Amino acid sequence: MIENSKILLVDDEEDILEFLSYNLKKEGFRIDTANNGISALKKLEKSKPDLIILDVMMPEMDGIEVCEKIREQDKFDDVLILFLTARSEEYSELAGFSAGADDYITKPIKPKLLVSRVNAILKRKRKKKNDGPIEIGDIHINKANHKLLYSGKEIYLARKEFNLLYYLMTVPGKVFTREEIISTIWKDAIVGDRTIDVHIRKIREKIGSQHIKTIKGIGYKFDI
Amino acid sequence: MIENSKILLVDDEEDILEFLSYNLKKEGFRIDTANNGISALKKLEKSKPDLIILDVMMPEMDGIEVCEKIREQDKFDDVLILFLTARSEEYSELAGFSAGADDYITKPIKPKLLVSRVNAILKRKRKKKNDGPIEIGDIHINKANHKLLYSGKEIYLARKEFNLLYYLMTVPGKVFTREEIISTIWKDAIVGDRTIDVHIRKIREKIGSQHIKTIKGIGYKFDI
DNA sequence: TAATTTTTTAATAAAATGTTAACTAATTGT
DNA sequence: ACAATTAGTTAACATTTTATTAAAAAATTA
Repeated sequence: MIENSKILLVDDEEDILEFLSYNLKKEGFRIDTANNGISALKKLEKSKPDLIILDVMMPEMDGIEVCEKIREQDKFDDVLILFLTARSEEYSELAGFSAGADDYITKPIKPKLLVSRVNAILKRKRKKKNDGPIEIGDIHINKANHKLLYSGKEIYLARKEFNLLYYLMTVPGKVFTREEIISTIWKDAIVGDRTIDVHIRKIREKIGSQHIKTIKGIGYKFDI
Repeated sequence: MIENSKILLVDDEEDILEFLSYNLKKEGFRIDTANNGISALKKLEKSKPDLIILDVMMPEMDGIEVCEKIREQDKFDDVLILFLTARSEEYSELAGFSAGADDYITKPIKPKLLVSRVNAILKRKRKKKNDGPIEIGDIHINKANHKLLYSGKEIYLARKEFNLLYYLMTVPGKVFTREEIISTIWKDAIVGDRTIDVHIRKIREKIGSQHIKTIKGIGYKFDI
């Protein structure tokens, strides 16, 4: 989830882009870059990042302005924006937040701090839209109304089946260990390992087995 | 390691502190207690617990507040926080998580469940530390999704093979002795030397033999 | 409460993974 | 070069892990 997040870095200085890129890639984030506001706004459409790290001080269009332009558009409502400001800079925290930023970091950037800040902000976001509907390939799952659509057809899943599938789909591709599964789906009961298998089987019975993969010795994952 | 973990229990009810204490001590954990938020925050400094079990419902400063105060301080970044909530309570799971909790348990507390949960959470923490994706040359290996990409193609490795390759890749160029390999990949089993060879062979079969070099008499290394 | 559905377990089958043994090949030291 | 040591290979076998059933238990609904 957090590990898979996509981040768009925007800075006019190549060095900084590289520095950020290196440190965030190392943590497993997917990185995109732009070296000015215009290009950032363009890339935004396609790249759909979870978070934009935006240098305030840039020639032509500064970070504040870029931020404002992004916030004007409703479709980018839930992209996070994090400002990069020089400590010396005549930057008022207020200006950034009122432009719609979610957080800011002052230079010089310390890698550890950067990473923990980015993690924190992404975590916050994820919690917010925790229970939202998920749509992957031809599978739409929606907790709000307990509905599963599989290539347009509605399929009924019992509660545990539903929760399990939903859980796996929260982070497509990630292998959930049996332990993880048990401690979130079977929060207040101790059940045997075979129980998971049976539920997986029932889910596969209903949506086929192409999506839910077994990683022997580890757990299961939902793959596209 | 897990057995030696230190846990700070925070609850205003003496009975509950004792109950928790008893059950966790029995499992070999080192226990500290506090009966309100203030005292907990104070003890935190010295005691440096691995995990804090925090009752949400407490007079004066409730669990959520304590949690927030802890999370404000960077130095406590990696202490785990587990909430104790009454099922009946008007507690939103979300509130806890957004305050920075790592997990929660609902009352009434079942001893077995408590212990298995505590173990799980501590285990998770330890594992997380060094599990990041590694990218060397045209080989990407990622534990989170148990994926190995070899020049863009996905290749499946069985668990031991995967772990072995991942281990070698953690320090490219370093020669891992057979002893080192055995003591980390075969933690709780005694296996013969040929076993390593066979696994190495299987890995080479899948990603070629240019990367994994044999250092005769010593061990193996992963080279770019 | 009975009927129905869901969840869990137990037993067993099937599959995948891991290990070993026996042999061969390669390397090293003398 | 030759013996000694170490690693590589293969296939058989053991072990571990998951899949599949059916049936029991628990929860839900009528």
